[in-house]
Amino acid sequence: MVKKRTDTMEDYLKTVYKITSQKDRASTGEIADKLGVAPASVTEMVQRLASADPPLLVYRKHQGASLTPEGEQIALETLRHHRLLELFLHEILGYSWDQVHEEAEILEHVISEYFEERVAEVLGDPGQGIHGEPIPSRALEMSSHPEIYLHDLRPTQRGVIRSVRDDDPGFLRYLLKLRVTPGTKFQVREFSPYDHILYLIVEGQEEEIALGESATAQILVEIIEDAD
Amino acid sequence: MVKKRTDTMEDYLKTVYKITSQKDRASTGEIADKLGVAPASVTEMVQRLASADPPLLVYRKHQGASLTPEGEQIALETLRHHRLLELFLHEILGYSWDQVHEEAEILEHVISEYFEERVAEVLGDPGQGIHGEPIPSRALEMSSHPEIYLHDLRPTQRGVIRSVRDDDPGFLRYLLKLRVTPGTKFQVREFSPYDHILYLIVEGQEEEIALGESATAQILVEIIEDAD
DNA sequence: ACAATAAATTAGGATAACCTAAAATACATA
DNA sequence: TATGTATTTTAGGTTATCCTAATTTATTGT
Repeated sequence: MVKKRTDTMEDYLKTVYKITSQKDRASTGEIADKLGVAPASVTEMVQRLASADPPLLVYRKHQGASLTPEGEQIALETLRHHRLLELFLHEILGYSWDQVHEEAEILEHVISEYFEERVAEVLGDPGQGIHGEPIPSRALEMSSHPEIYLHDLRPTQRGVIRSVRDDDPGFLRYLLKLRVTPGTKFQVREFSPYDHILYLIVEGQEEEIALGESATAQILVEIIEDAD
Repeated sequence: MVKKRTDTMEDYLKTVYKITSQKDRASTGEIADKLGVAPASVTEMVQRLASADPPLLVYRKHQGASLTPEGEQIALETLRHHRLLELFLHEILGYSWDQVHEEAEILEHVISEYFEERVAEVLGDPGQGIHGEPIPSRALEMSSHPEIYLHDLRPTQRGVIRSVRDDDPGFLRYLLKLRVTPGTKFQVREFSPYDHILYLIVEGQEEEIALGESATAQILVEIIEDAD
């Protein structure tokens, strides 16, 4: 009944949250991969979280894990911290786009409720993070977000970049150089089926942009339906 | 040779630093008191720190501990983080005087060098903390600070408040209400030897102030020599 | 359907930090 | 100086998190 929450537990819950926003359950191996620990460590932790009081996730052997409402609350709180912190590090302390993730990853577990509140206020209660992802509200409600990857668009489709993966500084620097950032509008000009490269015409840019599969699979977009 | 530094180690080093700025060595019991752990835990940790490579402190059984230059570096770095963070929480996030300590106590261990650098710049490289203590420079040099307690002054002596103890919110709120903050000039009007109360005339204030021993023993002052 | 492979779990250990209780040492004073 | 008290250390245990190696379970291709 002593609700002790460790940083590590929060990381596991956040990871399960992210995985299960794509599929039904998070497998041991997948969690282990994302967290960079051995599968055996995941089994152990997942069992602990499942038999916590209240249980933070549901787990059956060899079937993977998914969050309980209580586990989800914690995941969302951590995510809110993370995204507020990223924005804060950029806006107030002058961190660059690609630098914020690493620091936020640590701070998210240690800031107080009050810190969260102050930061949110200073930033004007933002609804989206620096990489375009929605920030859970104070009440931990998550606004909807497109689930379409740029990867899946085909020629003549138009769209807006909504968010990009935040944890790879090199990738982020690359996107910044190409000026492919949240809010950017584009049209797909060509798709090369052999190497899965997409050629984009970007609003406001002269030069066409080519993006490979490993990039387009990390970018979420919203499709703009043709009006004509 | 793997220089792994834990938060706990930093706390022990900081504590030894503070104790040895007053006396020669820090005893097991004193460290245990300040950190709120059992003496046995201190013995263990102190032994570990003394046999680290390089040793972070010097320790002989039953004799207490004192820092090596390497240990002092770490203590000063932590102290710099702490004091920069306190100021930052106040100036940028709007924390009050008495709220900053607790949050800084945790954050001091987890912020990066870069965070430290950014905060220092945003604050304009301050030399003193919010409670008046000197902030170690980037090169970890500590500027001198008076070591005279208000406690030791006697009638007609004049002085300036230099710094006050930072870790007791109630005490800090009390001082703020009395407007006894760093920089405040005063003269001792009377001393009551039975209860050790000091009566102060404070510059710019109508009402005289009475301070008991447990307060005056937590306030560092600089004496202003009489010019006449 | 069943063997080969892949994934997950159990078993057994390690480390950091803490604790309590018992033993050893230091100190203070009659 | 001798002894009682206070302090410190040692011994032995606990918890959280991680690991590797061995074992078990699941999946998949023929």
